[in-house]
Amino acid sequence: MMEALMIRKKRISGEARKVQILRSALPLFAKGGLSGTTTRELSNAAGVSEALIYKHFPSKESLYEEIQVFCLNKARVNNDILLGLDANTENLMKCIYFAVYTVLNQEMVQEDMDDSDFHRLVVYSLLEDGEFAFSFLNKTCQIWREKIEECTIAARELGDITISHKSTTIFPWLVQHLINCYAYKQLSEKQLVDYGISDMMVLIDEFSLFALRGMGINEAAIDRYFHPEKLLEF
Amino acid sequence: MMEALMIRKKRISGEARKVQILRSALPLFAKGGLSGTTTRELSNAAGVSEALIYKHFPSKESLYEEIQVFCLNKARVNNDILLGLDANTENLMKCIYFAVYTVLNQEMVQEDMDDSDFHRLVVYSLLEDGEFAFSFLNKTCQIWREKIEECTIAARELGDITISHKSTTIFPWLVQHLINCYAYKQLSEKQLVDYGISDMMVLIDEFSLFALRGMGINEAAIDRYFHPEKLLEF
DNA sequence: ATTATCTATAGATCTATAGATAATGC
DNA sequence: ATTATCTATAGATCTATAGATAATGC
Repeated sequence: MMEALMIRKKRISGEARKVQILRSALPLFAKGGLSGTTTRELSNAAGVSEALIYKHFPSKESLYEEIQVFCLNKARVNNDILLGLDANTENLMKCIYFAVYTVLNQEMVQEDMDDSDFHRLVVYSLLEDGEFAFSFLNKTCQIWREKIEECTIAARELGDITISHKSTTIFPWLVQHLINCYAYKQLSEKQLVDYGISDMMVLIDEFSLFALRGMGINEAAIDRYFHPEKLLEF
Repeated sequence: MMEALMIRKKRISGEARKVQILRSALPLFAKGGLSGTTTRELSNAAGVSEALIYKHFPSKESLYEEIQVFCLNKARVNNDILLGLDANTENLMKCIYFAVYTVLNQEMVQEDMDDSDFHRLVVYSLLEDGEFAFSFLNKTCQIWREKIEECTIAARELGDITISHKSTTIFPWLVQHLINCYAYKQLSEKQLVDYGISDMMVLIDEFSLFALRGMGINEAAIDRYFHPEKLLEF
């Protein structure tokens, strides 16, 4: 009955507490943005006093900014896998299919962190100065984009793309637009889009095929290489 | 010298004042969202006291909501033009080219209103409950989407699309994703994307061609109908 | 002794309202 | 008389800090 009074504050090291505050603040800022999150909410979520937060961060805004840095460091990147891929048509399909699959399937990139929190922070950044969005998109996608461009050029040399292109740089961006916009439209509770396709694997295929055809890949090449079950093997 | 003291308050009718408050509040909410905009900022922008705002709106939030309704009513829709189009391949291209052109070219849809304010309010809505985003996207795009679907089916019957589709509903959404994501990435000052194409008309062509090819339009049909200078004639 | 943590609170700001005042229209 | 508008302010909340207290590690 008197237990509540007997609970003593749990002390952990400064560094551990700082990380814990960052972790618990992340979903709050992801939900409400900088102005939509109060220091009281932050302290409640962390289970500490508001004062303690200010021992670790000079201001609410600096905590917000440190969370962005934290996210940049946490964002898992599959650059190693990508860099090992030869430039050819099948690997172009792998790059695109994998990206579509990862985002549409809402695969938890981090054990402990909802992927949509990353997206929400990026979208808030788009409404602010865009610096975090820029860093995040480059960190997570630049190698991917370069590989797609490389593979696109290779695909043309292989005869799998016969149309002319004004620029190959544009394609990875267009594919990213497709995928990102899917993610952004999933951020609210409201179901905004009805694609008319209920099977997620079919939807992933359709996104991927749209992207590949958009880039000018021949139907012959699609028949030859577009085998979803193989495209996730790396 | 004493002029400031002699300035008397300008009275206008209640309804006119209400609309003026809505108009002046819109860019503020577009910039900062609900929580990032204060009643003081709203009253300063409108040139009235904070109290007057509360004569017209019971709360800051209700003003925010009325702005969303205001935007729904203001959003110009080209449904009349669209409804008059026959279902065929060339009109499919017109629908897509026009949508790409309008957004990428940042054409002022409203004389007095920056288009990006609409986009910002939609994006804020995506981070909230999505209700406004849903209403806005449906109001401005539903007829367009239906026409694209209609034209896609016609294009297949005309032999301009030969590949098989799991669903035609998905395509207008994918095209919209492309276009919207372009707009969203333009919201901040930061230049987030470099498409490698400096000429805006070329960029519009490339977006459109990507979309058309993604839908499975044959190269023959593209050669036949994709003439940008004609695609904007309605 | 040092470090982590809290309580208490200052000072600013924010939302909203009460009540006064002045312009308008009959 | 009615309507539009303002000034002044209440009351809540928010950010941030000062200073006290308790746990830890030497």
